[in-house]
Amino acid sequence: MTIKDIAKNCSVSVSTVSRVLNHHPDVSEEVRQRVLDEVERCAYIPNNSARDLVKTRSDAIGVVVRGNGNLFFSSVLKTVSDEIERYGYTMVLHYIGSDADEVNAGAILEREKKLQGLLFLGGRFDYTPSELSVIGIPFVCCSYTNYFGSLDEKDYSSVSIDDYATAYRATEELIRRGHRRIAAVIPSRNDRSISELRYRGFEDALRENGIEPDETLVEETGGCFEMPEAYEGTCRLLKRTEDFTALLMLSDTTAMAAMKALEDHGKRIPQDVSVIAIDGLNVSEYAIPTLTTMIQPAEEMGRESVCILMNMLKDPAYTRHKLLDAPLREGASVRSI
Amino acid sequence: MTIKDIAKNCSVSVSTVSRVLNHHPDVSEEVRQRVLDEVERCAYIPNNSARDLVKTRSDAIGVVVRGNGNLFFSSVLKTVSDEIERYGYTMVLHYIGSDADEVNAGAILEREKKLQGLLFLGGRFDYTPSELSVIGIPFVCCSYTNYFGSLDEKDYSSVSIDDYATAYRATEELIRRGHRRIAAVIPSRNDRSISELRYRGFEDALRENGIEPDETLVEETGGCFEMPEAYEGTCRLLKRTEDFTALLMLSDTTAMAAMKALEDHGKRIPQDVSVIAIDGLNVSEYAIPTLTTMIQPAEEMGRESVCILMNMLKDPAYTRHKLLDAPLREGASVRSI
DNA sequence: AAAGAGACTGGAAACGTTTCCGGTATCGTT
DNA sequence: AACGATACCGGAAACGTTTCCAGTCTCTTT
Repeated sequence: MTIKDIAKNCSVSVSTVSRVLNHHPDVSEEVRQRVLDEVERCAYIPNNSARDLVKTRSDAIGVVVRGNGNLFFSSVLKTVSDEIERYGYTMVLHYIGSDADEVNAGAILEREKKLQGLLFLGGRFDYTPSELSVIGIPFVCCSYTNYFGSLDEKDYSSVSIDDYATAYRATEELIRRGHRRIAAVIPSRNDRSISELRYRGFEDALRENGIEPDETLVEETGGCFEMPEAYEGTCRLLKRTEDFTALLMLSDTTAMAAMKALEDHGKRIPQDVSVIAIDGLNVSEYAIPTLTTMIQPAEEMGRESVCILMNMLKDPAYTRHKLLDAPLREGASVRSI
Repeated sequence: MTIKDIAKNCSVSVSTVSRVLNHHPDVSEEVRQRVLDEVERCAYIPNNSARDLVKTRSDAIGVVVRGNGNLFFSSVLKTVSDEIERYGYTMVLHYIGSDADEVNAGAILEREKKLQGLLFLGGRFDYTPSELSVIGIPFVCCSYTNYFGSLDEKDYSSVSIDDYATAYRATEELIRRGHRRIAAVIPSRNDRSISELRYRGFEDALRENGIEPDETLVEETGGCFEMPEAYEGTCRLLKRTEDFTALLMLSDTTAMAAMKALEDHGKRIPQDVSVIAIDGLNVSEYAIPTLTTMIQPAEEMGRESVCILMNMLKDPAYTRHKLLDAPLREGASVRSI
């Protein structure tokens, strides 16, 4: 069942059928209706390969996800998938390991699949413009603050919360509750990682509230936001010092691991130690105690990312760096002292 | 940069280039090498659309995921994606809502994308053979026990844990620990749902250990494995009766919600109530207390599903229904009495 | 009434592959 | 020396669309 059959059955030309299928104006209402009816009747579905072939492009947009079990990304992934479909595109998904190069992965994906656009979901994003230039199509980075660069870069778009400010506010929340000895267990940070960004917010919040950061209260872990590492890191911290009343964690899952470590060391939450985190996963609402956390608006981030990408497809000059709010969700893991 | 350019540069015909690219035997070693070098030199990538067009099929396999925030599926999705790529196929992913018809979604996907095969990830699967017949390509259902049917159905393949037996064993574990008053909060079950299947395992385990199932100890919730529903359901249960020492939950996340509800009602776990679940998510290892649960081998399920699908593609008569073990992971949420 | 504009339509090339079919060259066999 | 088999290669059709171009028909304008 091809376009030719439809054409024959309607006694019109192939071109005409193609035109009604593509909503071209130059076709009479009568013919359009006849073709549409026939298409309906035959349950005809256009051959995408043929279409892509002549257009020399596919209607696919690639999504590169750093697949290190970060639960936050699974929730934005669903929205992203839905949105992409809603716009009539198809999604081709590619998971990469935590040490892979996403820009490269994206470039390969683009060449193989003739993508229209690319969307990066999480992961480090400290590329130089020349590294970025291997991507020849519009792309947006979701969950990445280009904070150390500048928000007026015109090469690409981004959507994320303000990682620095969010960590800053989380820390201030602890300070507001009377905490002065505040610890943090953080994934190893390089220059432009999310970890670094959030850590700076933490440090600055302390300083600007008259608290000198105490590096014995900071424990770095390997990996990136993995729970076992966070658990071990918290254990090391506790071994070194117990002289803190609050703990900042940079993600919900690592926070849950940290709470576990605290419990295992006989610390009660929040009586002995208050814990605050960043992410706002559903599951942490059911943690015991309920985790106090800064909510990353997952759906909104997914929706915005795709929306911006669509704008970029329409207008090659369009570019946007969007920062979303990450409001506090009060749980029971923080108390005032 | 097309196959013609390669051909010209090597002064061979287009057919010959195509042959070396497709590993056909009828080409001399000398020519093959020359072509391969040129391909390398030009970083030539074949046009997939053209290829698909003439082959009248794409190398894509569709994955339909029931996207109701079930964390278990996100973990198998990653493996599935990796495996599909490893076999040289591309994955086209489609999330559906919790009330959608996955077979229909799969059929549409197939027609639109000219898929080679289909993989269903979770969700109800109580279709009749005639409903199944709208899918014209091989497919495998991951995480679905065709228990009420039979394991020798030849229309499709499946991979899952034995839901009935797993729930049975979980219940027996509680009984072994001395529990006799065992409650359960379960998603609403229809005839052939996973919920029904696991519930039957629960009931039979009780009976066959001389405990008459007490329906006041069973609370049904709406939705499917959602945390808020599980929380509410547990609250309703507690309101009705507190006369139980153990609670079986059918997934890890709902178990965490239930533990939360128990805590909120002043019940300590496991001192007052033991909780056991089925899933084995990473995150529940860090629940407080650590959740005792039956581990669904997510990676293995993903790997097996894709592997079986590949076999089905090679041999149209191939079909397989595989049941995997779900071993107990002892946490701290169950105690002996 | 002729001309020009505008609405609609059909023919055909083009997109980049794969694959069938036929052809040539080489080689061993008789 | 003639023959068949084998190995290798090129030509060309085919896959199902889109789109450019040219053409016809109708209508308005002069």
